[in-house]
Amino acid sequence: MARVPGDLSTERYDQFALEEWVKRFWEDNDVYRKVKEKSSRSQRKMYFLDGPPYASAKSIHPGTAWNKVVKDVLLRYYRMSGFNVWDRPGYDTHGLPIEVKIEQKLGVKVKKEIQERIGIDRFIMECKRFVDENMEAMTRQFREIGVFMDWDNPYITYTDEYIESGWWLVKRAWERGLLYEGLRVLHWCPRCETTLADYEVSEYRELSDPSIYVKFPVKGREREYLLVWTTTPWTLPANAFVMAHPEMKYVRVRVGGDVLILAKARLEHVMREAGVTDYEVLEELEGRELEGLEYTHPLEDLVPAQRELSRFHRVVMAPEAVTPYEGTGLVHAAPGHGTVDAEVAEKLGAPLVSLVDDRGFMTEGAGKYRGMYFRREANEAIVRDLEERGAVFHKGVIVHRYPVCWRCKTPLLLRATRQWFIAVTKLKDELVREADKIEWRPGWAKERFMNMLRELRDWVISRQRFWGIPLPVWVCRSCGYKHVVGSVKELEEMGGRRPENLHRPWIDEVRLRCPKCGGVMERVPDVLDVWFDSGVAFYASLGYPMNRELWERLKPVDFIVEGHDQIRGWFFSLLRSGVIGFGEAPYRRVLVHGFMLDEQGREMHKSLGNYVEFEELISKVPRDVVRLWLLQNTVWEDLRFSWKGLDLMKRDFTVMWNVFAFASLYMSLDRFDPEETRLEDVREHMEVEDRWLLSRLQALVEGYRRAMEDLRPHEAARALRDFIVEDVSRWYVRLVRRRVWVEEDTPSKRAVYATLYTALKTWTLLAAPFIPFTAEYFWQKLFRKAEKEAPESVHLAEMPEPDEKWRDERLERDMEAVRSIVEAALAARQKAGLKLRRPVRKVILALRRSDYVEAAERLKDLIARAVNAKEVEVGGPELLGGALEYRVEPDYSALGPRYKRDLPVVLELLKERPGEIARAIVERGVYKTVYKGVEVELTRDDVRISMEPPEWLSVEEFEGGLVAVDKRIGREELLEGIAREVVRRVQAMRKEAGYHVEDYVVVWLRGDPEVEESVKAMIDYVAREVRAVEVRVGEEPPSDADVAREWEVDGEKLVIGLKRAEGPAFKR
RNA sequence: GGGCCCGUAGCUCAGCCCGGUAGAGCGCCCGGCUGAUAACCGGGUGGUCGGGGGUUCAAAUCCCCCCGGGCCCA
Repeated sequence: MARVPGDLSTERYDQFALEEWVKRFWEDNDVYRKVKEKSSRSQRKMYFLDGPPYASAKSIHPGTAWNKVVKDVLLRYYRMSGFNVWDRPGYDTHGLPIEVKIEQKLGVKVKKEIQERIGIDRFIMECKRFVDENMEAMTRQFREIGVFMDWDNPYITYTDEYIESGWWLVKRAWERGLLYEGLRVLHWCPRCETTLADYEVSEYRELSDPSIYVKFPVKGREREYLLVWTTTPWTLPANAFVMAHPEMKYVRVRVGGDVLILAKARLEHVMREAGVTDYEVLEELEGRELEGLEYTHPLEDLVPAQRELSRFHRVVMAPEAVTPYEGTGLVHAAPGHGTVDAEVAEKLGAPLVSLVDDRGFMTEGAGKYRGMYFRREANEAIVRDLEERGAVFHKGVIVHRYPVCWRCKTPLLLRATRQWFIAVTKLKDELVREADKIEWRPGWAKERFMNMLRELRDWVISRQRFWGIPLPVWVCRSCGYKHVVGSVKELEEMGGRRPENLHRPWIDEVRLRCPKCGGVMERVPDVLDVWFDSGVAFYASLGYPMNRELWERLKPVDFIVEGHDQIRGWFFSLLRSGVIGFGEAPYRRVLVHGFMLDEQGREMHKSLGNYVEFEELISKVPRDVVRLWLLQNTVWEDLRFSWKGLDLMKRDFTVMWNVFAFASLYMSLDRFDPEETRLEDVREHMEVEDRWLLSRLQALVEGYRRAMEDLRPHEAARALRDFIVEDVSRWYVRLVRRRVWVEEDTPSKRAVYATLYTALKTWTLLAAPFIPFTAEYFWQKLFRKAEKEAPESVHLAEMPEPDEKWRDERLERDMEAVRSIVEAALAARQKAGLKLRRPVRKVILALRRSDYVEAAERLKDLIARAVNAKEVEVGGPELLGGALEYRVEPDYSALGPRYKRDLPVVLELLKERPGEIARAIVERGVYKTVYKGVEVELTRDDVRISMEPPEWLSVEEFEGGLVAVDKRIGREELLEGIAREVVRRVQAMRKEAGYHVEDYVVVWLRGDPEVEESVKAMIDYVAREVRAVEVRVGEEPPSDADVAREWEVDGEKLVIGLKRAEGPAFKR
């Protein structure tokens, strides 16, 4: 019993239904598990590490879908290529954004409420539940779009095992002497009561602040002042010194009875702002001359902290802090409240004094201002006091962009706080060396990464929050000894008990015994930065170090794939953790993908209202269409979302479906059994187009594999699309149509089937990673039906290898030439109004390129078929030379300037010998002669050449030369053409009557004598084409005909009637 | 302010690494096909390759400067 492919043409194409069917098929047959099992039997490991998406919402961003789809296509490719693929997905679950969502839900306004009203335990459980719900929803969506990853077993950063793995790295850092505690000036949110990482400082508001010019009295000089400008009066109590630029010009200016010092570049502006017109420049001096100039702080006596700071009160050189574009060129430095200030202070040995507490209120050290909120009462009181003391030169208001907390919109402040650091700056050389070993796609990502490493700073790992990995540092209450715990086991060895959960607050209860003094140790309350979490994923997701075997076996990570925002994010944090923990880069290859932008090219964001919900997307566009659309985009470039683009992609799917439906229809009708008829069996019956398609197929396989190996999936996607749409549908199928329409079982037909079957099957395998649903459908409906041993799923099959014996590059090049020749011939036909249906006597190819001539000679028959000509004549330009009459018109703008007063001679020449000149230019590009003593050289640019082909020729020019169609239709062609017109109309009526492709009919036909004569002359042809058992020429259709219609052919009336009939086929 | 990326037809984008006659799809106009058909095919239309300068016989492509957009920093 022959096994034959199923027939897709019997069903209506519905991509949505197809995908539902496949989804069910996968579920019912446990396909993912089987794929995984097969993969795990391989010895060649492929460790892929999923960058964990942040589980803070239920609906995934279309960009997140893109991210996973890119990963999926590579994973599927590697699995089909025989690798043992590690594909555990992950979720990033800790951190402030999630805490804030829970705060909102619980109505928390200030952090203290969490401890006092809600309880940390309940807060943590709420966070966990929130994350669990999000993860579930996200997983559903990833599965929905066909991502084959280990969804039953994701790594989750909040689990105890993961936390324990995280501790291990902190301990490593400590052991290597990299962990330290220190002060760092960071943005701080007084509502959330925590620091914000630099990247979190992303939102700004237009806020108004005081803009004051303050006079700092210069020591030892009567009524002489440094003029400083500030918009943050609350930082003045913490002033330590004043910064100036050594290379800027400064001036001493007399204003009233005072002398002020400020930058020359700012003088005019400041005076105008202060409304001072009467001033006198006393002296001009270089910034460096100010160095060391001492001053007195105007509020010194009110602020106790000044006692410690006053010894630094002088001008210091700090070009990085001074600009000529704002202020006075003298910058007040409060090292505890400014980033640059702190850096300069460090060099001077000045302390980072911060006078604001966690909640934004001035501290004890601020003396008089203690208890005042920084941007309100403190500002007002300080300005008032300065005014009373005559220390304000001018007071105004400024509206400027001021950073606010991206969660609660509270204005931020800069503040020195105690934090835990990892001294990665000490590892810089190692980091650079290791980064250099990584393979980057595209190459510029490496450059960007290296640039970033140059600006490396120590890593602040601590956060003063709750939902995170607890910092595993315990401090002895008695002796102050600090110890870092690297595991739960160590916790127990030091006298602690494993808490029910490693999060706060349970971990906070764990007390240890001090190894130094035997005293009680308590944990510092901080948690870790969330970048820490994902950064350790490369080993923590494998359970290292509790389970060492897995990491030892899989390391290093073979590839990772994320967006270009992660160059500074995850790619960096992974490398950092790898170097801290293991002294090497934890991953080998990186593929960077772009950003999903909206239709206008702006960032797509919920708050901008230009956001496309994943659910909406998937409900409107089939999954594979979305996937292929995402994947054809140059992977590292940004992608503009586009409904229209998706719609176009849908059209390609229709073409693809039609190709498969076409193939399956005839294969199943003719009971083609691919196991019985193999390619080798029909080799000698193949036509050039068969050999050509097979060669193209090898090229496809080769190019596809190269692209995939090199992490350029978009090139593979485009190649797949081009092959099926351009090569198979638009060319091959067109050429072989007539070969499959024949009734009998011919070897030629079988050659087509074997060729098409191989091409489509191979294509399906290659396409499987990209459009897993559709490929699976074809696999089940066509290939698995036809082949006994076919794997149960296309995703369990092997990637095809190119087979050189079917490669024929010359043929591919020939066909390339032939396609453009045919195109030109069709254009020539069209110009002459000769429908393709009507055969023509002759097509003449006058080709100027020898490779085209050779190609056309070799593929002459194919050209004849494609352009429907009885004869094709091939030759060089001379072939048409004699037949064409040229007209030549001068281009005065080109000739004029060149020949000037000789122009009339040239014009005369053109009139005299137009044909000769034109032919020379067309054929050789140039015409040279000496005419009446003038040396003339003419090219195409000098003249406009038009061709006057004779009446009976239609000529078309293309890059390869000229193609001419002989318009003279002989009796034979005329009859054949009319017969084909009749056939076409009968076909339309068959369709109208709803007949099946295989049904037979009786045809009645009555009309113009010439039409009737045509049909009679071509009776075998007509009958075969329309599957007639009988053709009654000259008879009106009977009243019981299934359909009857009147047509017009070449302006003459024609009546046709049809009635379904039993076979057999027409015999004369 | 800095680093990197992008800027090509009305629209979406290939081509740029490795210089050699500007391409595709969509749109629009015209035509064809009708046994893959609520499809499909062909032709036409349309471009200062963001702008300027340089290297070169030759630049969309290599180099420099500028402009606009994106990402990441400051």
